[in-house]
Amino acid sequence: MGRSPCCEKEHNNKGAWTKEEDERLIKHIKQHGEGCWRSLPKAAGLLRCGKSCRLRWINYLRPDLKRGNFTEEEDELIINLHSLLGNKWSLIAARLPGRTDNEIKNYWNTHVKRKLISRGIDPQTHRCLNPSNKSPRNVSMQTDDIAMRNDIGFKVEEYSNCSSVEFLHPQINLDLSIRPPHLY
DNA sequence: AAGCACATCAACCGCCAGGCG
DNA sequence: TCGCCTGGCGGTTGATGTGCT
Repeated sequence: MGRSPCCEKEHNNKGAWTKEEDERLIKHIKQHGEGCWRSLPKAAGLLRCGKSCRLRWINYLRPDLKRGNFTEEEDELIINLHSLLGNKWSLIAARLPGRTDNEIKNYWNTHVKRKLISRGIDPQTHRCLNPSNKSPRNVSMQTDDIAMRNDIGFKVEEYSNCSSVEFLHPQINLDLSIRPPHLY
């Protein structure tokens, strides 16, 4: 016997959410709060599985979401965080209030990857794509980091020996404890 | 205007970890 | 301690939009 399905698939809607479904979900969560996603669809009168409701709420309906284009600052922050955390989209999203992991993941795959490749940087390793450049260190933030190091009077030799991400990215708060986005 | 290719992003799928009985 | 259930995560898909020929 395999796992039991997360929901009764045969009675569930799939695909894009309708305005009415959105309204039902919002209304229910406003009244009862988040949680118990499995029983939520039935309680809210939705023919969706709990997972789908959760995803819709988190990625689209939450009132604290910041819709619209990513700023240049967010862009660079995502690149820096990705160089430190890899594809840990939820952790990256936790550092970007109003942004969701799904949104960041999509943005990474459609915009940032291409941007890094055009800069000659491997988006996965954050190292130079050109093998003739044998610099072993993380290079996604080379230009910014050099400027940053100049600002703080840091010697290149010291930098190349440094393995502390906190030192490499002092602007990034690496406290990964969980708290609501508005508290960051 | 039509057809095609490419880009975007919402939503789904499957796996995993943690809580709980 | 074990097994089930649920929530959460990352990868992937597919529908839709947009630009180009």
